[in-house]
Amino acid sequence: MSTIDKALDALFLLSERAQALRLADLARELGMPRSSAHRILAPLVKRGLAEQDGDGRYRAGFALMALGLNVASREPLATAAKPVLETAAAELGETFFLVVARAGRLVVLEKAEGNGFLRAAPRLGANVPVHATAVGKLYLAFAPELVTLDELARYTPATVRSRKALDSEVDRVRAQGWATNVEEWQAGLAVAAAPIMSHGQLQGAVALATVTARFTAIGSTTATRRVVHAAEGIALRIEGRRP
Amino acid sequence: MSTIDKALDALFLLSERAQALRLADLARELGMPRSSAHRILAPLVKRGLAEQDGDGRYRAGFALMALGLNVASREPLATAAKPVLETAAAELGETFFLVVARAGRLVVLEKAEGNGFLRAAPRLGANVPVHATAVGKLYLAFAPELVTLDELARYTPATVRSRKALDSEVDRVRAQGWATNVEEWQAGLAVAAAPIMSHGQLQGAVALATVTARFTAIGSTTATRRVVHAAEGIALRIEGRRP
DNA sequence: GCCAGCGTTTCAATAATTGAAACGCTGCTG
DNA sequence: CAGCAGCGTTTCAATTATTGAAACGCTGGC
Repeated sequence: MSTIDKALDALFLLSERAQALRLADLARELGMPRSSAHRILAPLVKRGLAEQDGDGRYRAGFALMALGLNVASREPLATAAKPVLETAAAELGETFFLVVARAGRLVVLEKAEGNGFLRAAPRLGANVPVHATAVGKLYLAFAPELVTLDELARYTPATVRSRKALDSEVDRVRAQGWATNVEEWQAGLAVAAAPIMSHGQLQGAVALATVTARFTAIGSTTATRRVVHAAEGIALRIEGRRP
Repeated sequence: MSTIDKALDALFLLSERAQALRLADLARELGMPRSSAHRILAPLVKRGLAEQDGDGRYRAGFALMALGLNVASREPLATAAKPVLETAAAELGETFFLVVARAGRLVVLEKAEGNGFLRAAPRLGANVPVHATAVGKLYLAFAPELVTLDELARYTPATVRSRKALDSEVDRVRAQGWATNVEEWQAGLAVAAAPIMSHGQLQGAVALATVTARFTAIGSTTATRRVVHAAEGIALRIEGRRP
């Protein structure tokens, strides 16, 4: 295990914890002496990735925010999608979000939340599973080489169980041009998703996520039509065919 | 120089560059052999802080976005300020932003941009100098122990030149309860800022930034009144005295 | 078909990491 | 108020990971 790994362990630990961590606790959690933890933190503090409060406790630093925003800002797909997602979210009052594959994994790149008291609120940058989500099925259908499909973890009773069942579902998705996911990943959560196709390639997917009860009320037809429309709108924008 | 420093050099370099970097170029810029760069990047890639595209080129990874958002989300001041800044920005059509001191430096924590074709667009997480900004003067006036004042870099002809001149300016700021900065940092940029005071402590500052010409048109009185009002509104919110 | 350049791997020489111990300090306690 | 426990920090010989030239397999251009 390299020194860098240890430093990143510390960085992620600090980022996960809401409140500041004492050096001794941090060292204990990382399984290293305080002196090592201290030396590892020094370069992180120097660059603002970690900070010390008045009592000497450590927390994640602001430079992380700047780094993260750099990543976000250079994603043309996210900037193209944002207004489209916001329009759709305002129209239906439900959460719309953009997911893309990066390094074989699906990550949430942009979102526009709905206005319900109970609503889907994905975290930007978070990963979602492949085999148990509408977006995952779209990737399996249109660009399987961009995602890695690991073992089929069972999240809910509705989660697809066998490779065979998944394959036939993916075939259906490919044929119809959109995908849904009703409580296959999380109980109570229903999602409809549509592919963003451009230059003959799958660039990402737009998803509408809501409570199953409201999803039923909206109707599968309306929901899928809305995500397909949004996905096509984004595809037009990234091709520059809309100002 | 520690290994961690080198890894962070690589990370910041990747974050700064818009497009993907080749390993050889990255190694050249960091002044190390390709093999070292490669080994340093491995743990970064493993955790998603860096990514490789299909051609093997490296770029900043999505995990950075997640880390950065963690930092942002645990800042109660930013969430409290956001709606206030947005209201103010919508009212005047100018950019309002929130700045706080962290580890002796001033960082932009939240913002709401105006709608002008030419408008201030600070980057979240970016640093601003102490001696040449309205916010810096507020900190020098109300909480000098929270900022480190290094040598007085000369940014424009209007930048304050001597410690003595700065001191008297700071005295005036302390007496009037707000600060301005007309082209002392950047040519064409004028700012008015007000302190967010809570629990007898300076928690941060609200700033209105615009082009000098429009700042003059708005009028110093209107501008300062608006930032003072916004700052007081935020102070009320963080004290829970407004729902 | 060749060459140049890429990302990656290897391995002995080297330089940084390690962690127990000690330091100065703070806050609690008998 | 003295004693103590725990904190963040610093130190330094023993250890271990880092280093970088060289070579590998590969791709794309000439």
